[in-house]
Amino acid sequence: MANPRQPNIYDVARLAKVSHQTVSRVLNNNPSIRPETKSRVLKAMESLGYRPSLAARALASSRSKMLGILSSDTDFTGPAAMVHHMEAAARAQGFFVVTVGIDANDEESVQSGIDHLMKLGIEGLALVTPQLRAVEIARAAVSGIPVVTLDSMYRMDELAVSVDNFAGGAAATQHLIDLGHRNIVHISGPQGWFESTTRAAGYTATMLNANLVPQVIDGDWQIDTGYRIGKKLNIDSKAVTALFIANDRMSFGFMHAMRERGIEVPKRLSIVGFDDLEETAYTSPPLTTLRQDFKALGNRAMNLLLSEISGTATKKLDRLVPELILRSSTAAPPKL
Amino acid sequence: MANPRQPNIYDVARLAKVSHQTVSRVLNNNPSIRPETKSRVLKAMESLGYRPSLAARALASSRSKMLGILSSDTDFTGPAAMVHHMEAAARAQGFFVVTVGIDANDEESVQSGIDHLMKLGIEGLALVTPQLRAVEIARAAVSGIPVVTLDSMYRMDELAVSVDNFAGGAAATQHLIDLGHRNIVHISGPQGWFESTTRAAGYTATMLNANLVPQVIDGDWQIDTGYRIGKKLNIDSKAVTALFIANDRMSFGFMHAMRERGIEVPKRLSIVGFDDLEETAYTSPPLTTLRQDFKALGNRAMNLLLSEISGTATKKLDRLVPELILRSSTAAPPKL
DNA sequence: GAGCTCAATGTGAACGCTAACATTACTGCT
DNA sequence: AGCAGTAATGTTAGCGTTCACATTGAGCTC
Repeated sequence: MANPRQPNIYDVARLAKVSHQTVSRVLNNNPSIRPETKSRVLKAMESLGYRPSLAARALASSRSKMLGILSSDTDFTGPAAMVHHMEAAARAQGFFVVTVGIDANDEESVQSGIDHLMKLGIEGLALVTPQLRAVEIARAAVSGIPVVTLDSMYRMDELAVSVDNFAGGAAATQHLIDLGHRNIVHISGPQGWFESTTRAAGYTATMLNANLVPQVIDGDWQIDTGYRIGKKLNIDSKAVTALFIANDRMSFGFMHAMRERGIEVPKRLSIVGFDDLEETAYTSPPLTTLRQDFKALGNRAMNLLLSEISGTATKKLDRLVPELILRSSTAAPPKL
Repeated sequence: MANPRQPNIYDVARLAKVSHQTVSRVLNNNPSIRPETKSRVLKAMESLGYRPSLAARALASSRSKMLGILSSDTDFTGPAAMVHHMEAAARAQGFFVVTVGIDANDEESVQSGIDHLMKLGIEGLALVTPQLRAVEIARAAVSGIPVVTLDSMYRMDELAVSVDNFAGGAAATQHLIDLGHRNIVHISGPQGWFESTTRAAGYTATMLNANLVPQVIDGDWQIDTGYRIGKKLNIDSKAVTALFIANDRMSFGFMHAMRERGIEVPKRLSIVGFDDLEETAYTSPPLTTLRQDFKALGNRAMNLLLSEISGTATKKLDRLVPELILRSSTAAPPKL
């Protein structure tokens, strides 16, 4: 059979006995089209198996219907879930999402990821890169389109969605204080991450507020780091009876070290994590932690971005409060 | 200042004193262009800050440089890692990847995901949907472009990359047999998944080969299911001394149940998982498991797809053998 | 019933590129 | 010197839309 060229609006127009522009209007839901005409056009499209060409539309209208996501650490559950839900929210509004995974510690990588997306002519960009430096580079490299930041720094004039990490850090710490702990250590995330510094700030503020002395050990989110810190930490009930660890994965490593050293959690030591990964309910013992709602984060970020693109935006910032999930890794401190 | 319209090839051509077609040739690395001319054109592009329009190129050449990934369970580490590495491999060759997350159990969702991608004019598609049914629907809905399947069924005439799950299941089982176990139970993945049936087949074949009786309990990958099975399983050393559990997450849940019941692993019961998630090395006890190399899977799948698109494909199938990682959840069976 | 308005539809150009073919200017060969 | 052959570049048309503006015709006003 002859090469079945994809039908275009002219083919549809001919069949429906209207002009190509009328077809275009139907395509774009232009209100000034008679219902009867519209249905005739739709029928013609149907019978030809017509599919609009996104490329042509993008060229003519200079609106690509493309959005970009720049994401580091895409393999982790949290970012992956956010990206996933952002995509779904975008698709529901007819947008396409191109996700680019980068190494946020490598400026070159950030820059080339952005370049790649800009070539595409994206209409909006979401940054799932909690490293402050990466966000800076990305914001600088992009111009002319709205950018939303997830879980990273924000200024009042930029779109951003995040968990209220300060409130989370404070809640974790207050919970331990309420149980009677006085010597509470915090294992933080890596420097240069918004989430690290904000959680640590919530911890510190709460400690000081209770006239207690904050003690922070630098971590880096890695499970192995939690383990190593756990192996060498001086556990003396005068020195420390409880820890607030900045994420669940470090907590897994830390608790594994405690098991190896025969230190009982929570009898001897209480632990609070952060994230509420699925595995967190099944550790030994199940971990008390702060739950982040990644689905809500992703949805809200995307809606913020889309409303900015369409010019209907009403606000710039959105913050979600994490929820304290009580399990069995926390208890009153051991008697002296 | 006047609206700084994006420069196009004509602007570049004028500045470089050549025709627009020469500019186009430079853009496409056409060999028949004099080096001197080429560098003059490149300089002009540079000084104008020229960026080629992908939409225009796609329209004129009907090659979109777009690839689609249809992915279910995007939140899990394995699929997320595969998608991530596929994207990187595609980008290295100048392609853009649009990932669509779907609910693979909902035909409607699969279909609409495919439709979304087809609108885009993708040049190739990757299916990260291990549910056999979803793969079927997707393959049927797509025509005219190459499709690669990851970790799912394959026929000899279709592109597919997967872990050799049969070999993995066999290795896990043989390891337990070698330790002296006779009563080995398998907890499988859900029905309708390629990985489930193939791992179970490897287990069954190995058991029969050793004149042992296979016993399979249906699972569904969920951590909670592992826990519930662990809670109610009749642990009698005559009935069972070892389990091969089809993935690590169910193993986490299962081992948690064992701890609650005071059943010692591996003294009383040996366990082998599958996946080697990062947490797997930090469970109590650390889990013996089969490692899947998601990065290699993603890379190979993408390269297979790209070579098929460019017409340089030499093979259709690629299979990777998983590696047995020995940790401390396996030991000789208890003495009778 | 002339003139006006507005709703519905039509016309031609433009978007920025590539494809196909056309032209030019060398080179080397006889 | 004349001509073929080829390397380098130019010219024109077309990809499938939307945009800006033009046209048509029905309904209303006085």
